Amino acid sequence: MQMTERVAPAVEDAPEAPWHPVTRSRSHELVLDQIEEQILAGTLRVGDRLPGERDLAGHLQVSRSAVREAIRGLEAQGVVRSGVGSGKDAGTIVSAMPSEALTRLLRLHVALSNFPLPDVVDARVMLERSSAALAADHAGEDDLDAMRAALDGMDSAGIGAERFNDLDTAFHVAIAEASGNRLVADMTIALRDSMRRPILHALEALGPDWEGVADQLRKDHRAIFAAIESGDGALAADRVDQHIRSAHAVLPFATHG
Amino acid sequence: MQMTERVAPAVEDAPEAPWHPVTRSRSHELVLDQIEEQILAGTLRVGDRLPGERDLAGHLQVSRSAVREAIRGLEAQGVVRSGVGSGKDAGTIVSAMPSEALTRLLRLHVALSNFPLPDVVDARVMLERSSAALAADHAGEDDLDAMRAALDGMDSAGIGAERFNDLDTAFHVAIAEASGNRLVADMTIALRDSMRRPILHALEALGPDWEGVADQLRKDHRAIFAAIESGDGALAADRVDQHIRSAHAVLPFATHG
DNA sequence: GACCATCCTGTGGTCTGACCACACATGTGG
DNA sequence: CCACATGTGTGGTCAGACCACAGGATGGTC
Repeated sequence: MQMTERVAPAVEDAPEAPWHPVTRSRSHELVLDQIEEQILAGTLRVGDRLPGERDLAGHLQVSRSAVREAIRGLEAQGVVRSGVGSGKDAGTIVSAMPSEALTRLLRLHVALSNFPLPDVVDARVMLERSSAALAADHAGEDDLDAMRAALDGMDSAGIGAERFNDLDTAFHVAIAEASGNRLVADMTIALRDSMRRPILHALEALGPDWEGVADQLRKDHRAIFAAIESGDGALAADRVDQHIRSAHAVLPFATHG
Repeated sequence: MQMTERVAPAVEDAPEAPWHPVTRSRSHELVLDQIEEQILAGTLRVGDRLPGERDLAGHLQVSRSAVREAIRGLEAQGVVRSGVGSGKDAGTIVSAMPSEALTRLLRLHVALSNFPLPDVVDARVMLERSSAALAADHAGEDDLDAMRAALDGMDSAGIGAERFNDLDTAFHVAIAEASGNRLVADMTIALRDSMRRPILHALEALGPDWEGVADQLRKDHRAIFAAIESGDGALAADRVDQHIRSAHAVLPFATHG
């Protein structure tokens, strides 16, 4: 069967954003819609296995390619995972990898400058303030250890900018993980990770001066850690706020153009 | 050419999250990686056109299917848009639709309960507090009109739960849009939208009592709007906070299982 | 010269049918 | 009872074909 139809959409105009699509006809999108609908309706849950690609294609009356392309879309959103072979990990299974998907998505859009840098900074401040405040209340010994490891690593003599930046990221991630709020943590991580590369480039652009900046960052981190360790959420939030804003003020970000 | 190799990953253990992938071998993922790399490196910018699928397949020495599946992945992340024909909109073009992609992603993961509901509520409160506070400062007449339209719509006699819920969403979206921060707005919208369906079901589950709840929501909304209109950011934030928390306390959410 | 119908070309969208690598289940020989 | 071959079903990959579409190039007509 060979088809390429056009469907007439029945759109109910919301007060915002009138118009909407018109192109909702590509068969792989229709397949995607059906699967998503089952997820939204609760028919498909985490751990459930989708029918085989060939079966699905047969039931939906589309080619296997269309089904596969739809699955790729879901995969990119961290909603399913596919495995070959048979048994346990085989087949296409609904699963939960929101963190990775969110990170990939934000990283790309930040790189494309779809979000102005000041907006990103403000968002980071907002998120990491919350993360730090929550972490001050919820952080367990494991969480604190992870932070200490990152801090100690950053103190290593002769550490390079790249390694330093990775550990810096790890420190912020550790705080987010300690917040106890999965969603806030994932958004925090995704945003910080999306800044990883830009920050590295900025550090490298500093040349020999980067050590001075690094020293300030080390001091900031230690101060933040102290506030979290002592359970002072408000103080931790303020220090994270100040840390992020001052860092972005000092770092020379390329305008990418 | 028929290939299915396994590559040995050279992973640098970060302090957090050891291990990592192992499966990075599927050809469409390799294609995806290459395109993403070009985006992250700044080689591909918004508006740029990718080579034709056939060309790309040739240069990368993979089948056209592999290329297409990679593109589907990018499409799901709102990073590219494909159009047939020739000229202007034809071809696969790097573009920016972060809002839609973010919304789809969060909606799915919220539906899958990958994020605990209390976490979602806290995140919403955090985001919408910021949005409301910013909106109080930045809202223009257009923004205020959009809010008024939603509010007036919700006052319509005999309005159904579904229409009410849509307008409720529109009100919150209008506030987010007025914040002036694209990223915060998109995250706010995505989260509120992901709650749209659950909230609707909760409203319907209330039966005839839903009118009483709706009345309270109307009062909340008017109070929030007044604070924003008068430019009192702190007050707006507090009222949004209270509004969201009380609403979630009253609404009977299905535990979905 | 202005105009319009026609063909050509290149794009993504779809379909078909085939083979590969893999992991498990089952059977079979020792 | 174990060790090995075989069968079966999964996703992964590929090649080649055709479709619908939109614009450009062509060539005719008035």
